[in-house]
Amino acid sequence: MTSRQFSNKQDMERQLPPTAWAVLGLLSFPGERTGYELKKWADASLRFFYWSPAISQIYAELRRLEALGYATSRRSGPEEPRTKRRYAISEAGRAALTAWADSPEAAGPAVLKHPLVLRIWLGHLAAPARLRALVEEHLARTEAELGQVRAALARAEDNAEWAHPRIALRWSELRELAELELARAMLADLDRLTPPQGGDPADHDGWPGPG
Amino acid sequence: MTSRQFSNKQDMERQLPPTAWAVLGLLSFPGERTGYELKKWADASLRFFYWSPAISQIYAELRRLEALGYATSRRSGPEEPRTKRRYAISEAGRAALTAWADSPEAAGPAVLKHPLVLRIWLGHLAAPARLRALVEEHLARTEAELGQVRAALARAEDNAEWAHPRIALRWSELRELAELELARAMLADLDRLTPPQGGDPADHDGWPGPG
DNA sequence: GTGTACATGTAATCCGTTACATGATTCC
DNA sequence: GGAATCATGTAACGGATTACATGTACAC
Repeated sequence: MTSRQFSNKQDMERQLPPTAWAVLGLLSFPGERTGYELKKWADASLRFFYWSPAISQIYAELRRLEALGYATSRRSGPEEPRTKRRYAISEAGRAALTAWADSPEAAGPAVLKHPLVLRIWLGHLAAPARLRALVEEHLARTEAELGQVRAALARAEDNAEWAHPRIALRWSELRELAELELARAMLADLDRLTPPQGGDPADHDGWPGPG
Repeated sequence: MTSRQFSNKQDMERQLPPTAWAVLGLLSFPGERTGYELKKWADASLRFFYWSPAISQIYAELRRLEALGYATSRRSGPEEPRTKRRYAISEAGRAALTAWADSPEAAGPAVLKHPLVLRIWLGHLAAPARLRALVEEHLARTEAELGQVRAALARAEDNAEWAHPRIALRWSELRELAELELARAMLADLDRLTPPQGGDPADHDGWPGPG
């Protein structure tokens, strides 16, 4: 059982990856949850400021957390394989999570991997119209994400228990807004470099060529 | 040689990870470079909008690129182990990179992992003064990064060859500025939640307690 | 002659994903 | 009874890091 990837308890305790704390954090809010529910919640909210692990990893983290005594699980009904398993944080888990959350160590630097900007950075190899189209797609996606953040914010109940998650979501909302601004400014920079030919900016590839 | 992690050429060509394109992209600008130089360059500029791979990974990517025929290398002087090796992009490499950069596929969604916001999200477990201190540290780090972006921008020569990297850096500059705004807004949200006690906001931990 | 930056590389290990397998529950 | 969604899990693999090993060049 417990898959051989975690050799022993001492090794695990040394320092858990942020993902483990994030999953334990999900569990720290009231209620018992299944891995599946945790994944949906991460998709709907955690991912806007941190990241949403693959479902298989959530299950792996839950097993690790349980092996460490930081979480407990129980099956609803018969103890059979592949039946629903609900997890809850344990006292030890809450203590460990609190120690982590309240530790004086600075939060690490944010990691940003922005494939769009990577493509723009190599823009000398692409057609200007292509670059503009990529930015437009990014604008559309960002607007959709903004809608999702606002939906999450609307769902977050207005009581003290959820005050901090609301601040994180509010930060995410402002971030999506800033992302839109950034993309628009980049579009303007691109236009300044190679002014778009007359006509609908999306319906042609006309362009002098790279050589 | 070429370490067993890359089994054969077909496997590799299927689709290179973005990191490989980023390294090849570094090579696409004029000049021959060593892995070490690439790492410094990535630290000084790529990392602000994408990410800076570990030096050992840069060497691994360079070996893969060479195995694919996308890059060539030569040793300056004697062909001995651990002497300087300079890489250059090949014609095939430039063609492959161009095909990637100019492809109609949308750039993937940006990945953001923001440990600070993760800690704030779990703020119900920490002392308010702790959270404020975390945000202050983030502000200081962000200001330092802004300076580094501006330094990179100042170094980027003002000629057509570097126009797109300049746009990427300009985007990064605006992003750092937005990051400062976001952090300040979060600080205001935190203050609204638990108004800071009188006195210098940095010199006490006084706080009613979690229970 | 010592420390620092330059420079390359290997080994071990972990993080995380995709693909796959399996089965329960719900709704039409 | 069939489809969609809920739900859990394994296997294989690749991406990426850290720690370590090794050596050169140069400034003080």
